This record gives sequence, structure tokens and C-alpha cells, in this order.
Amino acid sequence: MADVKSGANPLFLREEELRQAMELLFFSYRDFTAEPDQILSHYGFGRAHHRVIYFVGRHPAMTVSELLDILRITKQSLSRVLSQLVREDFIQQRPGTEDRRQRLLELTEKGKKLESELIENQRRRIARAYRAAGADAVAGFRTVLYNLMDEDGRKRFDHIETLQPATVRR
Amino acid sequence: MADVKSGANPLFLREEELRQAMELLFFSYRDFTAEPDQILSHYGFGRAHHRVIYFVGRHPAMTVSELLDILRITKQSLSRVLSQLVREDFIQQRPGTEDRRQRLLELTEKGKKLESELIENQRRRIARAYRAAGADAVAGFRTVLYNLMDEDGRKRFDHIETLQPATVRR
DNA sequence: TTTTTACGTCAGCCATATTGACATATATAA
DNA sequence: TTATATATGTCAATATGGCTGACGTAAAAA
Repeated sequence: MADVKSGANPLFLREEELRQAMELLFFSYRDFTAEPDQILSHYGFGRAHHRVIYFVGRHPAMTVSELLDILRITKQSLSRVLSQLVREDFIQQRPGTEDRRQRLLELTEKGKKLESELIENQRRRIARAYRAAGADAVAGFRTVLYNLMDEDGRKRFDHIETLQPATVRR
Repeated sequence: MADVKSGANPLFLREEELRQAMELLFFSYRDFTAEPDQILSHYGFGRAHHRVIYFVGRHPAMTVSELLDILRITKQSLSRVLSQLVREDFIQQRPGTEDRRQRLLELTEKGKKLESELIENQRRRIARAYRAAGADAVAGFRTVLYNLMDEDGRKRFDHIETLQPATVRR
């Protein structure tokens, strides 16, 4: 109770701190994905569909390659999920204007509706956690997750100034 | 640069903050599990084996029911993975002393070696992130993840005073 | 003694990932 | 122009890790 930071000195990462971090990640991720998984199962979809819907919603006119790069799966794996989403009219494809080999991906209205349903669910959870934890904690949460990523993945967030090392440590 | 907390006011969870949280979780978890997955594949194991090894290592003499409760999978699913680990001498079982129906689970020496290998890998990543983020950020990271969990999962951490709401918010 | 609990197992199904091989259309470089 | 590289798709086979349902055994508890 005395010292909020007692277990957090990174220079002395003791067994308990280490395990605590691993378990917090495991359990929070488990719970974070459980409800969307539930929703998706009503549509006969799984977590893979969620990821595709999410990133296409995030980056309209995304190409297949970009999506593969984000998801880090093979095109064969993506193909099954993506073509299912296209077939059932959640996502639509159109040829690229500059490069007509590309299939630019967009959510249809139906896709946007599902996207909202999934996002709203997670929004509630995140809002609750952020509110309970407070603004300073949220900043710390974002900074640690950012640094947990590979160099490569961190680039994706480089436009966000509050995540940059220089601005984060006072 | 000006305001570290600019994007973190939980009362106004804007689209960008929401998406940022979702993506930080997705990418950091993806990268956090990628290397262990690599190691495990050398043994012909997957992430499911990792989870079993981890929690048995964490709680020696754990029963099968406790493990099922943590992992939230069916006993049939666990059975395949667990019996493989027992067969290949990573985990050993012994009857409970009080209740002889139970099979108490323990890591063998071989199991402990694999556990260390996996933990050491993640320790480096966590240590790096903690060091880069700083102690305050670490406290925030832990607090947010804690609150992201279901009520139920949070109980697992209730013995850790630095995660309790009263002590976390000044 | 009966019922419940802890655990295991068999059989079959499904989702999601993999690798390898091959095809097509289009862009780009020689 | 021709050759090569790229973006995408698809077929086939395989593996992992979930699931449900059914059934069985040993031991605890009522």
C-alpha cells in the first residue's frame, strides 16, 4: 500500500513481477477477446474474421498485401476468411486505380454494421478500464505496450507523439 | 509533445484512442507470443503447451480442475495437450494426498528446463519494455490491464496490493 | 448404499493456421 | 518488345487446438 511502484522497478525484474506481467497480459487478452468471439459466432465467424473486418475498417482501400503484412499469416489463410467475407457481402473489392493488380478492400454497409457492433463492445470494456485506472495509468499502459512490440511494429505508431520515448519520460 | 495525457481522458474515449488501445493490445500480444511460439515449435509443441507448462510451473501440485478453470477450455482439449506433455516427460502426475481422485501436476526437470527457456525469452522482452517505459508507466500498465479483465479474473490478483483501486489512484 | 466429483478417453467436427505448387493479370525493367 | 517481377487467387494436403457428446472408473461424500 505504501509504495505504488514497489514492484515495478525495471532494473530488478524479479520473478514475481515478471510472472505478474505475463499473467496480466494473458488474462486481460483472454477476456478482451471473449465477448467479440461470442458475437462473431452468431455470424459463423471467428477471430480471424474480426481482425480482417477491423483492419479493413481502419484503413479503407487497403490492399491484400498490406493486410497480410499486418496479420502475419499466409495468403492462403487470409484467402479463406477474406473470400468468405466478400461472398457474404461484408467486404467489397475493387481494382486499384494506379495499380490494377491490386484489390482494394472496403467494408460494405453490412460490414460496417458488424464492425460497429464489435467495436462498441470493446469500447465499453476499454472505457471502463481507463476510467477505473485514471489518465496517468492509461499513459503508462500505452507506453509499456508500445515498447513491448517489435521495432517493426512500433513504426506503426510513430505518428503518435505521446508514445515517443522523449515525450513519455518527463 | 506538450501533453502526455492528451489522448487518455477516459471520459472522452474518442475513436482514435479506442482504436489505439485495441491495436496496441493486438500488436503487442502478437509480438509477445511470437518468439515462444518459435521455441515451442522445435519441440513439436504449440501455444497450448506453453500455457500448461507455464501454469503448472507457477502453481506446483496444481490439479487438473484448477488448470481447466484458468485456461477456460474443455477437459478434452486439455487432455490432448497434457497427456502429450506427460508422455514426453515434461510434466508428471501424482495422486492427491487428501483426495486421491486428483492428479497433482508438477514439472519434471525436463519441463522446468523448457519453462525457463520460454520465460527467459519473455523476461528479456518485458525487461526491455519496462526499462524503456519507466516505473510510473509500468504501474499504469499493470493497473489498466487489471481493470481490463473480468471481475472474475481480477480476483486472481487480489493479493497484490499495488493493483487495488484504493492504492492505485492517489 | 447411492450419488456426486475428479479425471480420462473415444469419436467426430470445426476454425485457423501451415507449406508447396501453379495460374493470371499487370507493372516494370532490360 | 520481351522478360521478369509483383499482386492476387486457388488447389491440395497437413497440423493444431478448440468444440460437443457419450461413456467409464475411482474415490469422496451424503
